[in-house]
Amino acid sequence: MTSKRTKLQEDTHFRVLRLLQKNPEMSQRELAETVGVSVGGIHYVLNALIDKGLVKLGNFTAAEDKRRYAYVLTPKGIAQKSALTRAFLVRKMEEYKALKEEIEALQVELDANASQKLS
Amino acid sequence: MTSKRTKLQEDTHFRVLRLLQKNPEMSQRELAETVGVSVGGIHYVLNALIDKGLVKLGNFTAAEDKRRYAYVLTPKGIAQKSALTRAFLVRKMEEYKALKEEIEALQVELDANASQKLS
DNA sequence: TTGATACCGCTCGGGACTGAGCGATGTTGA
DNA sequence: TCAACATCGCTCAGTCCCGAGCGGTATCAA
Repeated sequence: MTSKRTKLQEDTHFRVLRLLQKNPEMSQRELAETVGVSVGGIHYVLNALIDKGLVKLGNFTAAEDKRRYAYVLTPKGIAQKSALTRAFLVRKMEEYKALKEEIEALQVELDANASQKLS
Repeated sequence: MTSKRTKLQEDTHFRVLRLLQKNPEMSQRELAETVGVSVGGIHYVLNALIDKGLVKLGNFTAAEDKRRYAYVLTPKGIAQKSALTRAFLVRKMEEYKALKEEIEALQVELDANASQKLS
């Protein structure tokens, strides 16, 4: 089994890929906010994505904010994103189930504790 | 708002505290397996917990495995665990909701994509 | 008794990520 | 026009944690 760390990273990569496919003009700060990692972290994964050839920096045509980039998915990036989708969904559904069980166990425990204090 | 990192850490601390309260004789490997972090990671959080005075190393009375420790919650540890319970539950329920929404969005997207390919 | 095997706590190099903040560019109001 | 402020991509020291593996201890078959 691949490590927990690797999976978390895969999740983040997938989310960034998904977001950028919809809107390549998102800023690093917007991406960070949406996927739930730090700005530095987004920069870090963006670098990894560019390094792997999944994303490339696009230029704005004219009269644009010189500070900004567009982060455009390459064909390879699009393929990778599609390939990751199923695995991501399966994983999330497992997490969903585990989370549900943990919440229920905790609620039972809290109830038991409360009634114990009452008696 | 406290950082994502801090919260994850708080979750792990809570889970370890909870587990040890039920069974102080769990080994680091068992804890790691149950909580879902690495062995080195458990050692790391155990150190943090001991450092904060929430857990102390208990000795086995007699005729015990010399390799092992018991990780016993101090009164402070018990208090801390109780204090963390509510926040943990609330957080998990939020995560549950977010996860549900993300899964649904992804499923809709997959369906749309499938029917698009058929047409 | 002695090897093989399994599990113990613990260590450590290094990768992933944070959070504060830099210099540059864009925007706004006096 | 120009200071004040917002936001851009990017950097970096520091933290968290992984994963492989160490030496020691227990268990058991030969």
